[in-house]
Amino acid sequence: MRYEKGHRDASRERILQAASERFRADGIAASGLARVMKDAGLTNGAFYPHFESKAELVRESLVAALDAQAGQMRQILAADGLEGLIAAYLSPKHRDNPQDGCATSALAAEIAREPLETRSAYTGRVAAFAELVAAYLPPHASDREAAATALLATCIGTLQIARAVDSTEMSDRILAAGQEAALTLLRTSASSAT
Amino acid sequence: MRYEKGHRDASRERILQAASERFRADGIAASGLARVMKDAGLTNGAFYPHFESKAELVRESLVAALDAQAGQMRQILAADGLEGLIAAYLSPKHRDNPQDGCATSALAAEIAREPLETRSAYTGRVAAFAELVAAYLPPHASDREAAATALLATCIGTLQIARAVDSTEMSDRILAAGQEAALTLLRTSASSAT
DNA sequence: TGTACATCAGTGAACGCGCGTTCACTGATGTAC
DNA sequence: TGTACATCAGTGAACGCGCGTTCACTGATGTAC
Repeated sequence: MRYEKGHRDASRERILQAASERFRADGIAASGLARVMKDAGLTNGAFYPHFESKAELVRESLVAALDAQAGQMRQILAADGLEGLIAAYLSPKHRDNPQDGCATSALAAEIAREPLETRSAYTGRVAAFAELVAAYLPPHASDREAAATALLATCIGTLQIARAVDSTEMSDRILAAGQEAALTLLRTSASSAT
Repeated sequence: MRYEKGHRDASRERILQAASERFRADGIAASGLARVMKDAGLTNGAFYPHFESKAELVRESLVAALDAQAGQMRQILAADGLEGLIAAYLSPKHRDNPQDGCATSALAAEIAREPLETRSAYTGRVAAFAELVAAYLPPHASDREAAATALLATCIGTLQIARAVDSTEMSDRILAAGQEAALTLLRTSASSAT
């Protein structure tokens, strides 16, 4: 075909999207490249002209997922504020759809075992998330970035436990408890002036 | 040899211990049985007289890790209270030694993908953790179990992010922020009478 | 007391399979002359 | 205008390897007679 202009980039994007969903759904170690390529509508051999190794795919697809997530966070924050973000993050919909959700809650433990370059890319994005959230904390709060990080951590830990337990009823209660705690942290941060 | 009495049980215990450390260090999917058996001082073939499958090993070793953790939590709580537990959980030592640490922070996402029986065993243990913690929350607090769950979630999420980032300095700040938040949740729970 | 056999935890080689990775090749198009 | 060649995204088979799992066998001991 010689393919139309942009075809190659479109294929690369499809591979990244398929990989980032597959990794979030099944985990990095448990996901094979053949399946990712099939999801992207390509065959095995087309992988290496696009990426140097699985490790590079992991890094690139993680970055793509995190950057997309930052965009979504910005939108939700602008529309519904921090309360809206907390509600969306700790919703049954997010719990039940890890493949489209937060990369940290799906992959944090595996990211910790990735090569330095991947962890470094991750670190920058997490710091950016904290800044995004911090901007919505009251301006007089002390150490807004620390408060923002802890707020994110509460949401992440809550979502993971809610996903791991086998009872929907208990899972829903965990989500509610996490929301309560996140809102408490938000309010407390608001009242703790420097 | 015909081995002395209790030899078989001792081997099983060694396999469980090796597996639970290996899984927490490298993840379940990334850990092979051959390596676990070698760590236990045995060869490949000795695995199946002890366990039916890798899935059973995962479940049994997870249960063993969680039960051991409950014992440690009880000890720390009795000696130093909830503040002591929070400090120990969110310490650099715990962060840097996942193989001996909390199974949830090392494996939560993978547990969510395990068969029902494993998730069910996990669920019961998590509920027990929450009860343990709840008993140390002030008796007049409203919904102590929810508060306890959220407190645990905050610790778990914090530890995971602290492990994933590539900068020790930032990681230390994350741990500190998590401690601050956990203590805030503890204090707030204390002041919110029914 | 001596001997034949049962017991049993463990050995180590092998099975088929899917993994990440490599590579010779395809086939449609654009380019050179 | 016609033709030979370069380009390039992708195909699909194959590579060696480690995976989870199976199995024939070992060898020290206890038991039966």
